[in-house]
Amino acid sequence: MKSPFLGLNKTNTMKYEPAVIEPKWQKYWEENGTFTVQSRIDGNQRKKYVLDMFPYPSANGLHVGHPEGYTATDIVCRFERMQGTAVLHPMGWDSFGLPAEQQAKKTGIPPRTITEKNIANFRRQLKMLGFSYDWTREVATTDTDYFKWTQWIFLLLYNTWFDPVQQKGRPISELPIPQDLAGTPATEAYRDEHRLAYQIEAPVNWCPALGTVLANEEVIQGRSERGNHPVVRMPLRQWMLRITAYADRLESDLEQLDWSDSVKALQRNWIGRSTGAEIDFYVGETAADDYEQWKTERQKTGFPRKPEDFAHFAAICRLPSAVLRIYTTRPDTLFGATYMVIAPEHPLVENLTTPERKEAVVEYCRSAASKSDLDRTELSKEKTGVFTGSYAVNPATGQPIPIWIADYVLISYGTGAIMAVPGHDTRDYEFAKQFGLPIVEVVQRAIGDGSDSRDGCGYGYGGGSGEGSGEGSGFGGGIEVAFTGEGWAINSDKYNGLSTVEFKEKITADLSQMGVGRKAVNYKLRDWLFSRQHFWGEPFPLLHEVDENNNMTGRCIALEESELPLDMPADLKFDAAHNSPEPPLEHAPDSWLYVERNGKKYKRETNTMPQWAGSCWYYLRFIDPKNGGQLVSPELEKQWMPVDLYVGGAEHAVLHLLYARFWHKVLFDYGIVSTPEPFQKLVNQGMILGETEFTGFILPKEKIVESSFTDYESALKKVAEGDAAWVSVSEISIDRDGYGTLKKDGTKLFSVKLSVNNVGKNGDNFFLKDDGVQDIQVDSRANKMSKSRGNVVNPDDVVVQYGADALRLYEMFMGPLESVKPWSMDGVRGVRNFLDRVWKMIVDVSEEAADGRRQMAAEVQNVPLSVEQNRMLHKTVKQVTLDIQTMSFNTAISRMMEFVNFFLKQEVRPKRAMEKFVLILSPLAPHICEELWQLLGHGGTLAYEPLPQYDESVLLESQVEIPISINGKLRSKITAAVNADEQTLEVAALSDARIAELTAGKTIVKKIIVPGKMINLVVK
RNA sequence: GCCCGAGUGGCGGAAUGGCAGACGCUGGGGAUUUAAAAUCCCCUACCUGUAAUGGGUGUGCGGGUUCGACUCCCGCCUUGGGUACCA
Repeated sequence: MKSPFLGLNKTNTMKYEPAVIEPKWQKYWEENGTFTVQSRIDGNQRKKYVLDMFPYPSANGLHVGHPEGYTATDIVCRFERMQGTAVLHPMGWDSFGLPAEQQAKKTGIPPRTITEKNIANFRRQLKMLGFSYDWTREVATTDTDYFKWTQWIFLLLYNTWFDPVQQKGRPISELPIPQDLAGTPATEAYRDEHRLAYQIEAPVNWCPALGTVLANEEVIQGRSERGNHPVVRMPLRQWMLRITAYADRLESDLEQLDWSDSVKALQRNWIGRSTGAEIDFYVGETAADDYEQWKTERQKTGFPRKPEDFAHFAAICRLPSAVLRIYTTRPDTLFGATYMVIAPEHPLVENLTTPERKEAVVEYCRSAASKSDLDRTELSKEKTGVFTGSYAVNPATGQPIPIWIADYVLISYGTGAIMAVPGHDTRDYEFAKQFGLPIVEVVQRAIGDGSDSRDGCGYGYGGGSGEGSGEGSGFGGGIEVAFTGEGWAINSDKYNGLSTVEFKEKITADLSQMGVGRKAVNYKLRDWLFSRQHFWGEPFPLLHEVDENNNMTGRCIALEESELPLDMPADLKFDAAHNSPEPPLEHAPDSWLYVERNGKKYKRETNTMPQWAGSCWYYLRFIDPKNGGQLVSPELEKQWMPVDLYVGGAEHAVLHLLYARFWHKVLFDYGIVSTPEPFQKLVNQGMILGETEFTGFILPKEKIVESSFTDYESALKKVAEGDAAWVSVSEISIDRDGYGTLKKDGTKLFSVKLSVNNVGKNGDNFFLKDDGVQDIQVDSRANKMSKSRGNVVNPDDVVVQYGADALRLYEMFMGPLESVKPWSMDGVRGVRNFLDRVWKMIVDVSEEAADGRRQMAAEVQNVPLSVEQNRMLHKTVKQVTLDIQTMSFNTAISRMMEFVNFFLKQEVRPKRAMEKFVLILSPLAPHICEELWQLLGHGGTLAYEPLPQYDESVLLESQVEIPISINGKLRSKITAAVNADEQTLEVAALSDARIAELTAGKTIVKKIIVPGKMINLVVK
């Protein structure tokens, strides 16, 4: 470090004034590059990569939710540096995004200008909070130098196929081409079908209000996640990323991560892996000969592979009809499959529809297609469907079963067709009831009592025996509800008596043997819709061949790596009335839009990438932010990856984290990154809510007829009837001495005479029992911060009033990092008071000292610590160290409060204790600690001072207080030597006056003595 | 419906099998002050008792395990979040 006092403003203030010392130290850190970290780590220095989820720089500036996670990581970083760890702690901007584009449309100001202004504001605010970022590594996803590499990764994805055998991504040039395609123009089409980035013409979620297409993940119940606008389905050419290829690895690699179970569960849920079986149903005439021939052909050809192949298969088999493949997780219920259902979009709809059913089917499919997702889910109560006229053969029973079309079967999952087992599936049951289809039970929930069917299954698990065994298990009669659990097979021929688990395995094997079924795995995860109709996003490095009328004709080709970055057009006219799914880049100047190459004319791709793209890999760029030739240097990547700690909001628990993991795995397959997973440990900070608001009402006593107002609903009614009035109060308190105070906006509204006797509590509500002048009921609730509620807390205001250290400390003191908690300005005042006391503990704040010379408090002296003081110091150091390691910052702070409470009472405060305290407080409240450190006579920064160590032996006390309980109830306490053995303790306990009194005349049945801890006597 | 989490004073929370309520806020009382602010000290789970080093109750509800349960087990209730015709 450089000269200690260089560039520091001398302050003449005795008082703790954050407004003076905080900017002073921020300037010092910046000028001295205190937190700049060398990319190369020396020798075997320990490394730690601590990452915050970088923010979207919105026009609103920082929200108090941001500093919560940022403070937590900052504490960890500062703590680690003081232990000699090399710490990488960067910050940047996720700066593409819709708001800037919308503002640009409105104002005509280019989005880049808007974004830069917002970034400047965010940067100022973050620096104001004293976070120890290495600002030399700052990146923004909108920087050309940055999105060059986002485009580069896209090209990599484009030029990759997923090899299912090796379970990894490989160069598209290594894709084996089927012989019949080799050398033909179809080769390229075949490759295009296998790329990780591919385009489709498909129904997409078009949101007119936002003017964009949304990913499935961004649509919630038929409405947009952002803004809650209606979303309609319409066909459009789109780019997709084949994330489903990595579903298995994305799921199984979760195991090795140090993430909360809930986030892992969330991701598993989203991936939605299920295992079951695919079963092929013979469709057409039911003649046994045909059926046997069909099975033989199946075994010979191995066809069909995909639903689209079915018709083809029927043709090559020269069979009258086709084959219908379904997916089920319950192959054990095959004997109960009494009909089949295919989705309205299923490729076989036409083939399966008989002439006399055609009209009804066409009509049904048309109405299903016009339904939005919203309609489909909202109308889910009523099942709809139509019979095709065709039948399939249940391979287990050989019986023909009808094939229906219904929109409760989704084309996008499994094979788009199901075998319906109304006896054991709720949806099939509802459908069967509605259309009068047969219901057969094939699973028994428990072995019937008294019956003999127990043979062959000695399993003890399963539903509660005895109870419940009678109801619902009698087949033949109509059942009231489908039993969807596991149990034992009935009505299943030779499989009867098998458990669900056994049955599944057996029948899957048997079907496989017959060539009509096989084990199968399915995922809920869908491919990632990767294109957006925005201007303010990364352009795709792609070109489409066009004819002289600029219509896309030929293939799509990719740019070369050397052509990157592909910048967006400089002068784009925004069409304010733009209200179609057409991308804004369609309006780009021709000079940008059209390219000539090898004598052919090409048009650029006009879709852009979604905001997720830039945030998928930013953690890699921080390692090597200025590398012009590589995304990241392999050597540096190896040193710093993986991210050791990643902190951010739970709202990214699924999408961002899944997308980033997917990209990372592709990079891993190419050896560009060295770890299979990017983020080793993940912590989600809980949301900070607005201040708790109290709503209450006052009910004039005379109008109360009965006490029913203690119930909230009836109180509401009374208010409505005019018998009671609402008040909005910011605070109410009822003390035990007989006065309750009701305040509004900080002003006292009135006091009510109350007493403990007549104040009752019902849940969260107070009420007067009797004798009260008025009855009061108060409802308290903390809400999300929002502009419309007017409860947004601005970090700027808090820093002006209380200082950055106070804000940091308060956010950490509120409660556990991961829980949701309401803001409290009084709480901020509380930690500010603590900082004032810390200051007073060390600095001379007396009148006499106000002559301009700052000095230590007279109590701070260069003397050894007393035993008690030393113990307090070591205890505090120990607790704080452990708490920071487990990120329990709230308790760490409370320990330090105890330290200050203790030492403020000491007439002599050894300087050494003060110094150590300042060091352990410094990760949490760095500014005040730097100042105090300087005042204690040290030069430079304390950022790299070794962290104080604690000595376990100092903590040992010679005497301890031992609680004595009788029958589990605390009755007395004795003081004993810390190492007193059981016998000594027993004697001491029994001779204790109070214990002797309470045990007199009674028998001590048992004595539990835990040396050094407690004594419990069981007395009769 | 399914998956995950939570439920402790007036409030935020602490204690993961051994003294429930640390620490902080709020409220009350006192000191200081001409006064106020600021600061400092004391009290603050509930009921009961004239009193205390008193008695009783108490960690969402009902059971259980244990000498001992906020903590572990079983069954519920409430609540927050995620997800949903995913076969």
